[in-house]
Amino acid sequence: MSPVRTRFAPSPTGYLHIGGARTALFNYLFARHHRGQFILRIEDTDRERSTPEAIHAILEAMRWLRLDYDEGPFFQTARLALYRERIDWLLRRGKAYPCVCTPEQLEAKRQAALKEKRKPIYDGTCRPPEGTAPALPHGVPYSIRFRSPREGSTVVNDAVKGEVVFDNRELDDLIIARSDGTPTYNFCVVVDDIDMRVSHIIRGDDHLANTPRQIQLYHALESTPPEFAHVPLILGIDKARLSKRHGATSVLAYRDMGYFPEAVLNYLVRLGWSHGDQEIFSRDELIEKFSLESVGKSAGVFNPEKFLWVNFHYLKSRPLPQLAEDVIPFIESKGFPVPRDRAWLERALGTLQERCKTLVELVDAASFYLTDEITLDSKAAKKFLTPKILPALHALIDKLARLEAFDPPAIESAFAEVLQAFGLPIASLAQAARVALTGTTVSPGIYDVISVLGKERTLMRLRRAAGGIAPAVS
RNA sequence: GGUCCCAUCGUCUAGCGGCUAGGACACCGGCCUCUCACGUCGGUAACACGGGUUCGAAUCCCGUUGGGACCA
Repeated sequence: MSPVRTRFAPSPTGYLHIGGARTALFNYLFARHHRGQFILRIEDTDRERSTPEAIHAILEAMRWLRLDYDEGPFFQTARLALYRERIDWLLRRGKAYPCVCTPEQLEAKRQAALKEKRKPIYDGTCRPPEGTAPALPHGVPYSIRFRSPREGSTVVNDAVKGEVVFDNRELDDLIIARSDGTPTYNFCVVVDDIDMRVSHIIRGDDHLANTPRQIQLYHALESTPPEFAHVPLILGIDKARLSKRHGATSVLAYRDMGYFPEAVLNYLVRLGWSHGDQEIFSRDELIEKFSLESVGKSAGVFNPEKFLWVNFHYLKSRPLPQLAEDVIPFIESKGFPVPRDRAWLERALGTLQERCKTLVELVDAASFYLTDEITLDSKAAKKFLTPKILPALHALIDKLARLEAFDPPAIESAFAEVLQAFGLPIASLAQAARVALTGTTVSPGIYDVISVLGKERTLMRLRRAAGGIAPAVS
């Protein structure tokens, strides 16, 4: 059996989006599962729309997702000589021919055909008789067309969609080189896939309609077509193809929003593929379990909530040392000083780990640990930092100041003693302390907060808050 | 418009002739609780429609409808 070789072949006309990433992932997983090779090829023949920035963004996204390729990146613009050579080869054998029809003429014919309710396909004006190879025209612009079969049908045997039959009469003679000599998309793809010995083409099903033509080109180039697998597209919430107006679609945007690459892969793989009831897969599990048979046929809607949940799963199960490492760039980008004490940072993150779904959320939630410049939420302060609680707050400050061990159990007993002395419910004092220490009414457990903050910072904040309360007038 | 693809809870999906149609996200309740979460227990919710085939169809076939892709 020939080795499995897959490829991901994006056009560098924009960033790597969610849909492209999933296609890349499927190709990657399939190759790894079969211990084959995964190739990256940049399809940059559209020079108008291709940009170096896009190339860079795609490579960076691939690296971030750790979709490592064994060969490439190859660039089609560096391979133009090969396409030219293959075109000449077809020309010499009468399998392709020059066409001098002008765009205006073709457009007029198409309009006429439409008017008469005929199919607007190329009428074969320049198509030479079978087996003849006409000389190239001089002095007039011409494109090159592929001489496609006029009868019979072309069957795509698709690993996902099954057997799809196309009537050859529906397929007109494809232009393989424009009048300026540049080869066209469908042609370059076939030449490259032959040259790179790609065994399995896994791509979006928007390419399914191109496939019969590509198969005909394989035959014309005396090559055996590879296996095809057309995976369904990813849709937005309105069932339209996923695009910018559905929110972020760039893979790197999710990185910047504090998502984990593992979460991106895990979410995307489940959009169109499944393995029983399992939701969470490690990379190794995916490689082991991935198969084209389990890829679904129908398009799937991108669901940001579930994606967030998957990310949360990875965040909460991340070992603390790694989580600290992950979060540091986000601390920096928010302008907070990076704590020198790594163990302390890990403790702080540990109190927040199950309360945040992204690294960005995590930094936001950790801000009261990272800086002493906290501002008290005025509504919260008004509600909980009341004259009524002031005596208990002072008592708490005294108790905490005298504490030897500043661990949660010790702090809890300090609270208990104060509460008992004043006959107060725990909620009142806990909330008062929470607002004083964090600025808000929402935070990790108050004993943990105090313990992590440490005696000095705790007392400072409590005293500052207590000082801001007007004593009750009696 | 033509060609092609698709169709199970709101969403992702399991199901591959016999299931009280399962799981996950989201949503709604209970428990836990110093707040918010986590966790946990429970709940609402689907086989698009119509014909066949079959003892029996979510499952096979054909239509209809609805979505999508491609070609322009």
